[in-house]
Amino acid sequence: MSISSRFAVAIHILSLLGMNKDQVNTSEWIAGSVNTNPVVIRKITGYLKNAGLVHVRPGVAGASLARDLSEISLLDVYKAVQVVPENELFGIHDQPNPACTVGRNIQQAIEPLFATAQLALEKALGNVTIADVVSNILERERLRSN
Amino acid sequence: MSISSRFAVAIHILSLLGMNKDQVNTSEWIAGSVNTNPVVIRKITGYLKNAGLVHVRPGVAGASLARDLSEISLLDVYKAVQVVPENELFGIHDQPNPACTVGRNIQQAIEPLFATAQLALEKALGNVTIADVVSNILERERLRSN
DNA sequence: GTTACATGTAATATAATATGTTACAGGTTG
DNA sequence: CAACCTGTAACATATTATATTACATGTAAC
Repeated sequence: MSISSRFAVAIHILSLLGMNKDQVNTSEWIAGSVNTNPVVIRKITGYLKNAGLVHVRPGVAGASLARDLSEISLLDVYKAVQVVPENELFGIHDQPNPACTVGRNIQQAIEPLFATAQLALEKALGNVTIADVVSNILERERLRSN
Repeated sequence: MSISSRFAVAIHILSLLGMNKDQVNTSEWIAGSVNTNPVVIRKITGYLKNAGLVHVRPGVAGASLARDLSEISLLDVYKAVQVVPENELFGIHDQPNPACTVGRNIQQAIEPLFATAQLALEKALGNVTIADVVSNILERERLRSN
C-alpha cells in the first residue's frame, strides 16, 4: 500500500500557487488542474493552512502562499498533510506474546530501527523544496516546446 | 496510514527461527508468539519462502532459515513481504489536467524526488540485519533479568 | 442589506486494503 | 491408513482513501 496521494496533490497545489501568484486560485480552479473535486482541494488546503504554508479565508476566493516556495520543503508538506501518523511510518503488530523471549522484546527492539529508516526518508524529503519542483516543471515545459 | 505490520511480523518470525534453530517451528507455534492466526503466519512464511529466505515444505512441520541471520537485511524482508508496491512508496494522483502547465508535468517532476526518498529509506533498511535484531532482543532480555 | 459566490465541514457512498478466520485440498511421516 | 502439517481459497470485518452532496458561514460588491 502506498502513501496517500494527498501528499502529491498538496505539492501540485503549492506549485500552482507559486506559478500563479497574480491570479485568484479558487478551489474549483485548482481542482480543474488536479482533476478532482473542489472539496478535496479545500480539505488539503486546510491542512496547508494549519501548517502555516498558505493563506486562505472563509468567504474570500483563492488561496495564496504564506512563504516563498524556496522555503517550503517537501518534508514540510509531508508533515502538513499528515499522510503518515507521527513516528509510525511502519506498523507494528500489537500484543505479541509476553511469555516468549522474542514476543516480549521485539517491539522495543524494532522501534529504533524503524525510526532510523523513517528519519532517512524524512531527511531526503527535507532536502528538496517546492521551488525545485517548479524549476523542474518549467524545465520540462521548455523541453516540450522544442 | 502506516506500512503493513506484515513487515514487523516477518521480522518477528525470522527472529524466532534464528533463536530456535533446534526446534520445530510450526505455524501454530509461531502464531502463539506473534499472537495471531496460524494462517497469517503461513501466508507470510510463503512470502519469505518465495524470496529464498526460509525453507518450508507442504506437509512437513516447521519452517527454518535458508540463510544465516547475518545475511538477511531488513530490506530483504521488506521486499520479500511486499508491503509496498515496487517503486511506489508514494502514491501519485493520476490524470492531472494536461491543459495546465503544472498538470502536464507534475508527475514526471515529482517521480525522481519520491524515488530518491524511497531509496534513502531502503538504504537504511539495508544497513540492518535480523542478526542485529536478535542481538538487540537478547541484550534487552539480559537487562530484564537484572 | 441583500445578492452572488467562496470557503469550511459534516454526512454519505464507494472502492480498496489489512487482518483474521473457516474450510479444505494435498503432502508427509510413522 | 492415521495423524498432522502446509498451502490456499473463500469469506467476514474493520479501516482507510477518495469522491461527492449538501449546507452553514463568511465576504464583498452593488
